Amino acid sequence: MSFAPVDEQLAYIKKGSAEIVKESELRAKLEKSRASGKPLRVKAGFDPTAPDLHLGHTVLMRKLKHFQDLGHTVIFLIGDFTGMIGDPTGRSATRPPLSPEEIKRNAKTYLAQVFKILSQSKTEIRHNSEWLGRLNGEDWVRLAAKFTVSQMLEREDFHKRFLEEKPIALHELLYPLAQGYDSVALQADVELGGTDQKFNLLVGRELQRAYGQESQIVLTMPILEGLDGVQKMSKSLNNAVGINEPPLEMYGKIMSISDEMMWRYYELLTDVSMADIEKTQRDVAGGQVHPMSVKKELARRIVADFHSADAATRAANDWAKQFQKDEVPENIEEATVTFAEIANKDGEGVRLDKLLARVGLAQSVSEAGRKIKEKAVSVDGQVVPHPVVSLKAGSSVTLRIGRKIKRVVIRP
RNA sequence: GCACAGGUGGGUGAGUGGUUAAAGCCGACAGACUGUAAAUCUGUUCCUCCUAGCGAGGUACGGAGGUUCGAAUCCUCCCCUGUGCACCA
Repeated sequence: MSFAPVDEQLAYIKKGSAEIVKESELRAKLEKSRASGKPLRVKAGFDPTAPDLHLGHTVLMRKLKHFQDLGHTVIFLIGDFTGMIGDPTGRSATRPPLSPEEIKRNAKTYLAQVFKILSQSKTEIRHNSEWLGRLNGEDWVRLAAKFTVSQMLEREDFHKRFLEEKPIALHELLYPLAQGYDSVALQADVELGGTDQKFNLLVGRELQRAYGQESQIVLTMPILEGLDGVQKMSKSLNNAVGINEPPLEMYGKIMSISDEMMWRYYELLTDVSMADIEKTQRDVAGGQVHPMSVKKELARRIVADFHSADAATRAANDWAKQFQKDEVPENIEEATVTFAEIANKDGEGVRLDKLLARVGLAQSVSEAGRKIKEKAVSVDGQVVPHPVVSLKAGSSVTLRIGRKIKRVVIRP
């Protein structure tokens, strides 16, 4: 295996990264690897705590891909053991541990999604239950002995909770240790993670040293903000774009980000060079280019990455139809209900509020009723301000409530 | 184990016997304006039923009982969290 010159590699690796601890050590490792022809072992762990990956995760995976491109060994670590602990990072509350079944299921769906970015043949997939699950009580005690309480409390969220007299479960302290031990077990040269992972990644360095290994390089990537542009992208914050989402949805969500945010998305989610991004930025500022067209290009690129160029084009057309021209797109979701379940009491017509709740356009009948009163609901393009509406069995209508739209067939 | 402080709706946080389905803020959703942007303004924000109304009913303030015409508010027991005490008699 021959490697590119170290300076070239370094530049590629550094692009988009938030921090490297320490760069000088990374350079040394790269030089050694190039001289010996031995690829670096680059590790990144993912906790299968949610079934779906979103764009935020892909920031990290793209960086992993870069290492692959450079010829290094990428270890995709599934934290099936640590997932049971639940990383407290970024939360000021204890998270309930996941069951092994949930973890297994999530891990499976993860892998199905990962290779939309990473090259499967070049990726080593490992589970940390392989080694963590085998540690016995004594091993854990020895591991725990290598770290002190005050070291632990340096971590910001622990520190904060401690000061606020909020609960910190003991097993949460085990999380950084366990993750650090992963690096020992894998003899990692480099570990990648979000900036929110910095503490955990540094624990890896400490532990490797404690176990007589060379410390890994820690490379952090910025945390991608979610659609709100403020908080980190996270499914539970409801501001995420899942990489398995249908093209139109994905496209639409990306179009809804603020102009300011789109540059960040360009930077972290596309391969467009910084120079090009900056040039476009200038063009928009100067008024030569409309920001919307830049955003459309961003949305198109991202959809194309996870679906296909064709799908991206279709999504773009549908999106323009639905939202710009206020028409009904071609491919919209369909749902079926039976007349009986939504019929009005007197048998004349149907209850629109029940219908909306039934097809999932509203969370509950009550909510649907409120939305109707707010004049937010339209049937076949007509705003309907009253819950009783004359629809016949066998008909089909297009229901819309805000950005949600669905075609519904009413079966007899 | 003992003492003290806490546990309120998606979050935060008011509320100490009665128009309190529970203030305010945040978030979320919808409407206006737009480029489905952002910002701003407005409305909504437990569930169910209907005759759709400032309608009716049901749930709700850690849990279970109790006092009361009436309890998130008072009492009892329990659960949970945090803090302090613990040895030096």
